[in-house]
Amino acid sequence: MVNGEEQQQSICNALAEFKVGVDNAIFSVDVAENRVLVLLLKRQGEPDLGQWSLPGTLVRRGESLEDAAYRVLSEKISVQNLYLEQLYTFGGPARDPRESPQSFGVRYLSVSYFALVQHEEVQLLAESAETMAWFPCDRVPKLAFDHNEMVKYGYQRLRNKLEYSPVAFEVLPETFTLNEVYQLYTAVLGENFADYSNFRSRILKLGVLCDTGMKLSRGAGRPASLYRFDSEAFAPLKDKPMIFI
Amino acid sequence: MVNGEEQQQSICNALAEFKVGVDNAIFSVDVAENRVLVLLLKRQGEPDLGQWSLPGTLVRRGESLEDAAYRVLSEKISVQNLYLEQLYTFGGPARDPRESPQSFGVRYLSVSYFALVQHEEVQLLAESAETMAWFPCDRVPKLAFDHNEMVKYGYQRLRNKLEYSPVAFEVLPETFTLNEVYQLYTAVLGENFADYSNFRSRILKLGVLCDTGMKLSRGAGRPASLYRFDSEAFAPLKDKPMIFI
DNA sequence: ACAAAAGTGTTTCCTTTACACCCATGT
DNA sequence: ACATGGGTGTAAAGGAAACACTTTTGT
Repeated sequence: MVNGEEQQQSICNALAEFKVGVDNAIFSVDVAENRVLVLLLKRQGEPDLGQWSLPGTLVRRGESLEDAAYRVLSEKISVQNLYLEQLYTFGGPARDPRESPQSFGVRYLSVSYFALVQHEEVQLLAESAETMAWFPCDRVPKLAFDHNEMVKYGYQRLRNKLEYSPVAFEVLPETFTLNEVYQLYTAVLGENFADYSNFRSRILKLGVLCDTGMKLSRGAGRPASLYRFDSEAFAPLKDKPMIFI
Repeated sequence: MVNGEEQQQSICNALAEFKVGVDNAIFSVDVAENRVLVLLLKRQGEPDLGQWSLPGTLVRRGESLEDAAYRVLSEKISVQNLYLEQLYTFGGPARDPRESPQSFGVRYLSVSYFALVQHEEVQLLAESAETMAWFPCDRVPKLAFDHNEMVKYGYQRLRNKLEYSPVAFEVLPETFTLNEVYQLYTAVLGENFADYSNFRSRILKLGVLCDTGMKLSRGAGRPASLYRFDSEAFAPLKDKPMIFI
């Protein structure tokens, strides 16, 4: 096997050597402020020292890409519920300044991951607000490497996911009110996709939410029914085309 | 910079070294036979010699991932119009048998690409039917590595793309009849998504097709109008949510 | 004249949209 | 009692599904 590789090397010695990293575009929705946030980190080392960037790491031996993504995540934040999926892979030459011509063709490839967490639940670990902070998606500064592209890509994915998948419920608490769901949707998709009344009927008609019977009172006003996502009811609908709102 | 790297290595010597490959899931639609095909290649070397697989290659120095994808494509087939986009990245440890424990942790990561070509137009280059062939998507044999997963993923992408993007027109000739479009859609999505009459009205109402005024006669029957995809009319609709059928 | 392929129209049904209204609770 | 947030209902508009029908060609 090692022989086979040496042979291949000699036939075609132009193969690139890669270091592989993962970068996480971690989003959360601040329903109170009605905005979508992305977690940024100030770079502590070269290259691009001092610039804001996505939390990332290089992949270790024996570690899968997803494992690496989870590792960075757990190093930076503490959170109960989260949704994670692969986003896009950036691997062009010269995307990382470390790829100098002198470095014998070592390339830096990055597999970006999309993550969604519940804003209220997240705890930022260790670092100060100076070095790690939530930025509104429409006010993201110039980032290191090609991370701006990753954020843009991820934000788009978030909007799509919300429309045709039940991601929202991955990041909502076990039980929630329909208003909480509605606020999450409006924060992400804007206020012009449906009014509350119609949102209600549509999402209930899907048949994937069930009323727990419990009520939640918030000061004045009628108490809201608490619902639960019924993953059993959703299972047969998985893989089928369906629209959440 | 070389110093920086050595330093990093010593601090964390568990980083994985990667070879990066691209694998292409190349699809075409045989409208005559009403089926979707994927291009497979019999492996000529170890590992998995003799097994069917997707056409792929390792990425060379100075070559972008997309460049590599185009290179494999042009090595295997000759085609005028094609659509290509990144699909998914597979990078788990032990996904390639070459990743033996003795190989000092060298990992094989693969970025898969999705391609769509016009079946009638494609010319298979060089190799015989024994070593390269179109397989119906529902009759794909056991493939090398994790290529079955790639095909599955790509086939799903094809169906989604057809529904909410104008990919179809990337792979149709400059001018085409509405029936040709319809047949492409039915072959991919099945016959139960709309009848021809309704398909017609819907796709014309989008306003992205324009009648060239030319007619195409095919033996008996009324000649069909030849249409052209109007990319200018589509431009403002890009990025907006829209449904092609 | 008739078959074959292309294109048009119509009727029915269902979903979406906009909006008005009723219900339960705290102060 | 009334303000506040939660929940229900309905009428009008729009779009999808099914299917009948007309038009234009070749033989």
